[in-house]
Amino acid sequence: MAVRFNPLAADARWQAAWDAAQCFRADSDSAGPRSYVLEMFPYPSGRIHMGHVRNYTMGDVLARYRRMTGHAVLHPMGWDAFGMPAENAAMEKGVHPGNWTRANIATMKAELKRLGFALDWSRELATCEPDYYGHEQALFLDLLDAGLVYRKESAVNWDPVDNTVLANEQVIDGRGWRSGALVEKRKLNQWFLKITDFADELLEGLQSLDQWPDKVRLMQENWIGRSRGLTFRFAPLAPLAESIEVYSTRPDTIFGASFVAISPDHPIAREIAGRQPDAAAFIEQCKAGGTTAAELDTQEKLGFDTGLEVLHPFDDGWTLPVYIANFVLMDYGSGAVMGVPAHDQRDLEFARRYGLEVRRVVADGDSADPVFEGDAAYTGLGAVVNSGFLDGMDVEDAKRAVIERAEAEGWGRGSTVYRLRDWGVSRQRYWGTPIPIIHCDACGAVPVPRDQLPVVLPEDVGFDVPGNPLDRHPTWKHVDCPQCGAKARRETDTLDTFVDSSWYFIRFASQPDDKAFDRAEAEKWLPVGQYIGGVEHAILHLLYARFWTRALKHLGKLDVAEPFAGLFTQGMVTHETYKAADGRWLSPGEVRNGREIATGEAVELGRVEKMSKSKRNTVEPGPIVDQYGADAVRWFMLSDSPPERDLPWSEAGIEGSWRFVQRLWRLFASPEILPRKAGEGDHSPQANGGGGVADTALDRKLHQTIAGVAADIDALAFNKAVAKLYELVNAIERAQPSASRTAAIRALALLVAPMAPHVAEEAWAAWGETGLIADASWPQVDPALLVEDEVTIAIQVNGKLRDTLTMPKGAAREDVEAAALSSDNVVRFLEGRAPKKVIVVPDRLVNLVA
RNA sequence: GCGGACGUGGCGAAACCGGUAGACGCAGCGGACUUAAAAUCCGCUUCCCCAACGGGAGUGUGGGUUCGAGUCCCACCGUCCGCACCA
Repeated sequence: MAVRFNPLAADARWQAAWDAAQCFRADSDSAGPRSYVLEMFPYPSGRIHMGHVRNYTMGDVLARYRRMTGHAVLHPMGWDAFGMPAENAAMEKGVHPGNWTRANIATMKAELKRLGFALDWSRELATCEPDYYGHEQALFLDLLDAGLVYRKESAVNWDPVDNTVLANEQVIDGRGWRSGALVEKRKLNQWFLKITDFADELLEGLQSLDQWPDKVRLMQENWIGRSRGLTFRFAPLAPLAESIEVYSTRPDTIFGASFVAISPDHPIAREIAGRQPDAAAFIEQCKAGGTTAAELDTQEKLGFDTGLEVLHPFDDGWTLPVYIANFVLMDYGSGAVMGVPAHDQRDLEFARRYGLEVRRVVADGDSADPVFEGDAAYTGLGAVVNSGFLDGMDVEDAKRAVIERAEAEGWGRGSTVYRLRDWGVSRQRYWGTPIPIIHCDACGAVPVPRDQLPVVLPEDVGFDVPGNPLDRHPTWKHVDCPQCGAKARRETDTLDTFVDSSWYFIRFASQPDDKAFDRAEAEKWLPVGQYIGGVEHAILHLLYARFWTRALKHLGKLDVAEPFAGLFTQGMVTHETYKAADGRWLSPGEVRNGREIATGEAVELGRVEKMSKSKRNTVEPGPIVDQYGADAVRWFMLSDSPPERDLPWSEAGIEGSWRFVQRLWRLFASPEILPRKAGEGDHSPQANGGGGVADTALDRKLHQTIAGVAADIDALAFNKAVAKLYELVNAIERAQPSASRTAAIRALALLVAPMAPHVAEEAWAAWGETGLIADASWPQVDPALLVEDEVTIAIQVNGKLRDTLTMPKGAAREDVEAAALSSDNVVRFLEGRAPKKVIVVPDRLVNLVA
């Protein structure tokens, strides 16, 4: 038996064995409990990176463990294969996006296989293939039929570098999330999904997601941004022709209003601009203002006095000036606000600048003076004052009273407003799902008939010119109208790739040829029991997928409210950064012993940061797997750092994991446990070694580890499971040969099997077991062995530790107290006094208060 | 500005319901084996005082509750994340 474990040979052998046995195929007809374990599927960028390895290792441990505890497990893998990098590659290297993508998939699949993940490859899918996106087109038409899709001309975020429209979510600080280019506003006809119809459901649904991180739930809550208030009209005063509608969450402060402000994009503002050049100039000035956080922070509140006036709803004799103001957003509420300077900081700054009245209408403690002093608005609660019929009410009552009056008198209504916008899904790109619509001059936008799906992307396209190749393809878009037969044009926009990832987890659960999924089959697996991925998807992907699932439920296609019952967001893999004296970033391979290998110059050690190409601190998984084997890499990914926190990659760390795998193997291959060769006597491992001697302490350690590791894996606390396994290995190594020790080694293989499956299989086979350890059962816990018979009791004097005693578990209070009092050190610290008070915590501690 | 998370050895961390702080790993130091190295094994490793026994301090800072606080409460400091003129 080799003393060393050779991962090169073993990894390949067992990966082939798992393939041959097809043991990770999900069985939807299994009678036992079902478990759907899913990691966020990767974008096929070319190579897998350490972040993928960490992500998929976590899911794999859970999937393998669940299988060992008798679950039918669905653990699939696929490719989020549409998207811009493929088109960028096409432009830079002249390769077709499809070829580029499929080649990357092949490379990455091979890399994933080398890590030995227990995946059901029979369900592999790629979103760029017609057998996936064709069904997506059908689902899009289903949503269209249900009235959840609409088209409108709207100002969109245009990325001038990528030549495409971006969703609001893809604009960060006014720049495109990928290109970093300053985003422009453009008017285009766009397809939208009515996610706002589900705003309430998506918000309420968060309540049920108790296995999601609070952080993510909160982020989604804030993103949906529900607020309640009053939408109402200020009646116009000539020469203003129409009333101005505003929304306020503070109708209780209506008697403190001193102006009305409208957005520069408001129709009334535009109308005024048409007549007044100085108004037009002001609006232009507003648009020039920056949109970054820093700029907004320092930007002053500017207004343009239109000279127009409106009437206060509660007083015909009270007029308010109308300003165009740079801080009013057109796409929230109604694009106009009432300004209540005393109780809103922004309004206060505006009022002070333009010398408007600042009238207190909510008492701040005792101060009810109608003249509001100072530069800090009062936004707290209190009694309403200086407000006619509202006087004396508290803020909440006053809100209700105003809404009631407004509704009774017909000038306003209580309303709910959301920050969430409808989801614009049109993209002016080639490498995406074609939107299955045909535009006809006579019939308008006509859905592609179902029997003509999928609308397949043409292969013969060029990327030598910027813009959308579908739009300039010579034949593809020219079709006849399905309704009237006249010449018509295909929609040349493709769907946002977030649509592709909004339902892939359903397709994994069921993939018939003739439809997107079979309801009964999908419902056997859904919702996903444990979803694992990066926090960067906390809002966009997870919200869209939740919406899509709710929409399908609404259509009666799938009776699942929430797609992901459990969510786990894992931390990043980080690495030290290195900088040469001249400021170049150096890769880890270029540095040895703090010096640059090429020049011998000292290297500046930078911060530990997320692995990234720009900082050159990435470590490729491939060569690491070559060198150390899959098990060592997997073990490292699970060790030390809690999975939700960042994991610092280090050479020393992977070396340590390698040493541990070898330690395991030395135990697995120790002579006492291996079956003897024919002719050497009894083959049963139990007969070897130890001669039947029991080692109760080791038995206890083993069973505590079995229970502890199980609990840790269930809680995804892999670092704790790893620590417990180290403890067990240390205990086994220290123990004398015995039947207990042999049993512990055999159980150890099962315990590490989810994490280091290759060395576990190798042991299993060496022991002459039939079948695969991947199909074996998790060891049974003997509850009797979980409790200790002896405990160490801490002895404190005045709360300070002075001694420890070993006592039988469950010892009587008096015995423990007496033993404590007779401790030399205790006697010394009591200095002859009798303790005033004795606290005994059974089996834990005695505290003597002197 | 609003919302949230987190601060524990040289490093990654653990500590269940308030009960022996630092398990486990990494790095480091000392030793064994070896001609030597690698590999492996044994021991030490929070800081300070002490030859040792032992003692003192210690979980970002300052208070508080308690027999007892890393854990609970109040205030502050710092780091990170999300949102950001949201009416």
